[in-house]
Amino acid sequence: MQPAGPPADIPTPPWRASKKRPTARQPLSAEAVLDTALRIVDRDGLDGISMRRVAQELGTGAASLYAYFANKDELLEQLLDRVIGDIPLPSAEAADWIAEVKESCWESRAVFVAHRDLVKVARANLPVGPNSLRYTEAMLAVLRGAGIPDRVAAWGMDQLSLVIVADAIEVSIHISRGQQTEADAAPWLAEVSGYYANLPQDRFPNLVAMAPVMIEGSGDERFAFAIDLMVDGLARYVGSDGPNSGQVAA
Amino acid sequence: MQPAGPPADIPTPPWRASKKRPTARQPLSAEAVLDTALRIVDRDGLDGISMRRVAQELGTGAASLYAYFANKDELLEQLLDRVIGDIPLPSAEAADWIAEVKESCWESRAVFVAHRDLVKVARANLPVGPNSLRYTEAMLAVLRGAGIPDRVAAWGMDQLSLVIVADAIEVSIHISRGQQTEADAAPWLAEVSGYYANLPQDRFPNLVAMAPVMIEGSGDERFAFAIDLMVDGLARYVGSDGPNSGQVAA
DNA sequence: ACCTGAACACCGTTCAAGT
DNA sequence: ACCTGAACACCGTTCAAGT
Repeated sequence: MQPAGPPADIPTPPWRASKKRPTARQPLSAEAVLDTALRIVDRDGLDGISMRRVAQELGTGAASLYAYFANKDELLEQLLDRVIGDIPLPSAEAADWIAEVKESCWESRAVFVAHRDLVKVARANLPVGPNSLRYTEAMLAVLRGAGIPDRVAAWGMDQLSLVIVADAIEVSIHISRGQQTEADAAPWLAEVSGYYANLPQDRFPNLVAMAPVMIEGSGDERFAFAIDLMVDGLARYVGSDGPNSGQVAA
Repeated sequence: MQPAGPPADIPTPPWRASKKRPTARQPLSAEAVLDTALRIVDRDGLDGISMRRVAQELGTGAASLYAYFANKDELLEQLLDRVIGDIPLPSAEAADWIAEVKESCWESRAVFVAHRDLVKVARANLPVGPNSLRYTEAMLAVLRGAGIPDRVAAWGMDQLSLVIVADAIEVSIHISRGQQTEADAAPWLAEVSGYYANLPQDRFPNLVAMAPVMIEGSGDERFAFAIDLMVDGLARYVGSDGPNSGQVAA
């Protein structure tokens, strides 16, 4: 009697293989859903992700996802927190706390940029996800350890993440515009600069004069400028007793 | 013989009036489309706007809008520029340029917040719309007039608008969450603070200790902190020769 | 008890067919 | 030449009906 299926050494016929999903069917779980969602975001960006598409790649229907996530927003929020888990934690033991904070800003930006425009879902300022909490704790340890007043530490962290997220979004927009490298972006920037240069001189004297400067500087240089501005500003609060009481040295 | 329509002093029957659109049908134009779109955004927010809905309120089909706008994104971009036209231009003749710049930041925020979450569509940093150009020109005049180097002026404006937009988005999120006033937001904030306070003390010593501070400060206080940090930071570049060459006084 | 197919109420955009 | 109804290819979310 023949066995029901073909022996193991005979290749599965292609029309049979094509019906199988590439990965063995794992039982559905929040973890598995996030894995799949992240794969889609990395491949197609935020516009490419939908509840239906995630479900399809898991071999089920969109409705099944609602057992694990209240809605699409919650799924994306948890996905972002997962990615935040890839950011190395800054150390409060670092010799130079200013360098440590700046370094962490660069690392955060790198992690966000590595996942297309997922960072666009970053919204509210108060961290809630487990990885966001861990990161916040570590950064607060550095800032408080440096002698920055609590209120300045809290508000300053807020501003720092705001700048990082905004910058990462901008980079991700350039990337999805097909401008992976600085060189790719050059033609578009030159066009904008030319547009400024040809504005009516009498009504736009400053824009005309600054046409070349407006597009100057790589993304990295601009990010460095912003981070330095912020962190150096925060450093001036060391040992003071807060943002509104003790006047910061002028 | 009776005239075809009723005399002017007899009210139009309700079933006839109800068939009329509330406003007289104006021929379609980019202007008219933007008027309608802004009305919808102000009423229902960004989630409430769609090409179909805008068209419907204009008494036509969605396809007709594509004669004036390449797509929805372009429509929203022009809509934002229109709103930016409501921001008063800062004056380069002001006695205290620092106060003038800060004042303009507050005015910008107010205009954005007045239109729900429309500000969410603000993206790229280089201004292109006519009103964005006018505003940029005026702000550059102030910064250059104050003696800030061109490159710092360009990058600084960038950062300033980034902070304003991010803050306005946050305020708009609070508002759409039904927290119009600071008092409305209080219960939610207290909940988050309580969550921080109950985190495991050994792994989150700083968050636990700072639980009350994390939610401290009104939106206005936090915005003031951010703007002061930025503008005061920029002021330190007055008379220097740029961000990366002449070292800023420490 | 858990899962899901099918339905509901929408989308942005295109284009053939009308005036 | 201009405009638009209808179609295309999607959405997020719900829920009745199945196992």
